[in-house]
Amino acid sequence: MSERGDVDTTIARRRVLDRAEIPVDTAQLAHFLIGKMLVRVLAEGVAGGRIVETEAYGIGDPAGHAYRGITRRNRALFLERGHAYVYLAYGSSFMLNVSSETPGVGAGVLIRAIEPANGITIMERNRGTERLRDLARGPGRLSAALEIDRRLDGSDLCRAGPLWLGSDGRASGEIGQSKRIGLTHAADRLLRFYVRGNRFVSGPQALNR
DNA sequence: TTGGCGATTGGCT
DNA sequence: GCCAATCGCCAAT
Repeated sequence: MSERGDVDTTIARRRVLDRAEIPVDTAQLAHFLIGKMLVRVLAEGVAGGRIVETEAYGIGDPAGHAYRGITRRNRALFLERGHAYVYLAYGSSFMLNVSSETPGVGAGVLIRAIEPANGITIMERNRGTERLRDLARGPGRLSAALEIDRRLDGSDLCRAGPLWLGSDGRASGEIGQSKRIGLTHAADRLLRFYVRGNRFVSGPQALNR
């Protein structure tokens, strides 16, 4: 789809999401974010793409990082909806979440994959591969491709800054729902959302039907 | 102060 | 498909 020449046009049609339009409820936000754009502004250019996979970690969820209350690490989950919570998993992979619910309530949505649209060469360099499908399929890969790390923890994604959420007004395609990936607790709940048939979605085939 | 444990990934069988 | 790498977090010592 997106060739390197049409990048500027795509960006021009894009607008930053207004906090007022994004759902307060965590699962609703996870569904809402499918099809929206994730935009990373870097010194070397703009990189990003369409969100194709998310997971909700709502109020009282034993699998969520906010489950045991606020700590230094997870405090961004307690910010007003639309802020970034970034943490390091398994010592090597950064995870990007969007805070949800009301201020003081800890919950968020994990962004698991994007369909690359802009700054392909930047992402290829950051990932060390030219395989388009592998650039941002999976939360750790997505963060590596977009140079997302703890410096972005707590930043406002509803504002034109280094990292923001946008909309180009286009529909996402059919949205599927499944169990979340890689969990041991509360693994049965259907809180993962993805674009059906999209090859940039991560996880096993059985969960992507 | 310490030890067990991940919301993962990539390499190897 | 299996599994080790890797390190910050946090509950328990």
